Amino acid sequence: MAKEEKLTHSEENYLKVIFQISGQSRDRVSTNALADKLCTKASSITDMLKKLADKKLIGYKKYNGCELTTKGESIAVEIIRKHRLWETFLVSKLSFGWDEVHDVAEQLEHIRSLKLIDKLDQFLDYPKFDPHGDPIPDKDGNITYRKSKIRLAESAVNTLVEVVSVDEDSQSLLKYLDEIGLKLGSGIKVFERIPFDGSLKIEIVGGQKMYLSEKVAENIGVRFIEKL
Amino acid sequence: MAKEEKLTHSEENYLKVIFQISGQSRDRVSTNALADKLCTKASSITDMLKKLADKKLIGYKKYNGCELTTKGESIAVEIIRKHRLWETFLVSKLSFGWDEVHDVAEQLEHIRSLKLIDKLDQFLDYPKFDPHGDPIPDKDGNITYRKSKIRLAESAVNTLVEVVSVDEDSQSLLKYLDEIGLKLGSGIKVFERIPFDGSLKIEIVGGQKMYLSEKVAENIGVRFIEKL
DNA sequence: CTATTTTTTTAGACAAGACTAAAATTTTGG
DNA sequence: CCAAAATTTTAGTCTTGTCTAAAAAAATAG
Ligand SMILES: [Mn+2]
Ligand SMILES: [Mn+2]
Ligand SMILES: [Mn+2]
Ligand SMILES: [Mn+2]
Repeated sequence: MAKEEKLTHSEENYLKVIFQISGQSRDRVSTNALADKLCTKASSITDMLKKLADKKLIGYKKYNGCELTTKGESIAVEIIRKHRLWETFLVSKLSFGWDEVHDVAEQLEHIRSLKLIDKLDQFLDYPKFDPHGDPIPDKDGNITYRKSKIRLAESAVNTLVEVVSVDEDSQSLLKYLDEIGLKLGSGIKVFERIPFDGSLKIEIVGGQKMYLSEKVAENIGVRFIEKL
Repeated sequence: MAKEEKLTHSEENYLKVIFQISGQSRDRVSTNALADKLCTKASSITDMLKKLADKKLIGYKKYNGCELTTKGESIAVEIIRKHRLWETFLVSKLSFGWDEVHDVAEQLEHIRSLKLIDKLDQFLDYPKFDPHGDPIPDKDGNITYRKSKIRLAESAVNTLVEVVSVDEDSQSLLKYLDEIGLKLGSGIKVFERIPFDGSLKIEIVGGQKMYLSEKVAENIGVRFIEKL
């Protein structure tokens, strides 16, 4: 085995964010994109990219962004696994709301222990998805993405869809969804798309009929169930 | 309310260790004692003591050690509460051994969340002692010390005592105690103290008769039950 | 009570991770 | 294609927490 890499919290965060920005297509990630997401200045990003490149965790070419190496990616996935398992723990064992867990998980994801995460996984009975519907990587780093997920904002009118994920970045969105009774697993009937602002006339199955702004609809992942 | 103090992990560790070294009698703590326990150089300690004194978390006088202020003490106790609750979680929910939890708890004790620790406390059903028999401070920072605890090394011969705590600092001690079947709550019959090396001839009630070195006996806390 | 030893502090340095300002490179629009 | 704009990098600074070496103060021993 190679020597034990001990990364700082900061380095771990960079790897995680590079992974997230590069998406499933594994695109190269630009300096500015990282600066935005990490709330730091571009110059700080450049410094860190050099450091990560020295450690062979990313590929980096001046003025051309970066991409994770195999090693960097496996560390990123490990952090994401920890983050999502902790979120699941907080919601299902400590009864946190889904809007309250992300910030705490940002801290917990950096706890280093050979044993802890696998025990936690077992304790939670090997959950496949976190409280926001995002897939939890398994012990070997495999991520099972939902095949047919689309944004609610893009679903056709006169269809029934099921909510499979919500973007976790905004606490106020999550609170709003709580208020209107929209959860993972909710059925949503999409009746009409208002041309003026792209908002949707919908019915939450078993709940209310209402309008959802396009912005909200862009932050909800759904899968098609049937035509109405 | 005063402004939210955000301390670094390092600052929190210093406060915790000052609290631990100063003991129940709240003695002043010397620079070298801190350096030993924190595995840093005395010069680093001096630097940090100045910083903590500036923040009114300790009283510090040159060449005369330090002591916690009320504010510093309440932060120290909070860290210790978190540490011991996490250790309890690891043992009672994730089935860690008592020798495996301290290092992980050293990390977990720094997780900042208004809600997390109280939820965890509730989830664990408000435990009074951690896996090593140390008292867990309550939400308000009150610590209920066991009144009549003594070191096994100091107990009289021909007595029956009960194990109420073990020093957690050495993982190898804890493993050894596992091996010989000595747990919290075990009864111990103390038969004889060997003058040559201070070792004790004992019987673990329900277990084996054996000799314990003085060093081991110094690391076990017991309470007197009865004369034999 | 003074000389030696021990403890503690000061001074100066360094690495990590951030920032600002300025320079270099790439991209874009006419 | 070229000038202006946007992006990225470099250079230099700062803070935190650590270190070593040297100086200062306190404790100890004869
Ligand atoms: Mn999250
Ligand atoms: Mn999540
Ligand atoms: Mn511990
Ligand atoms: Mn303990």
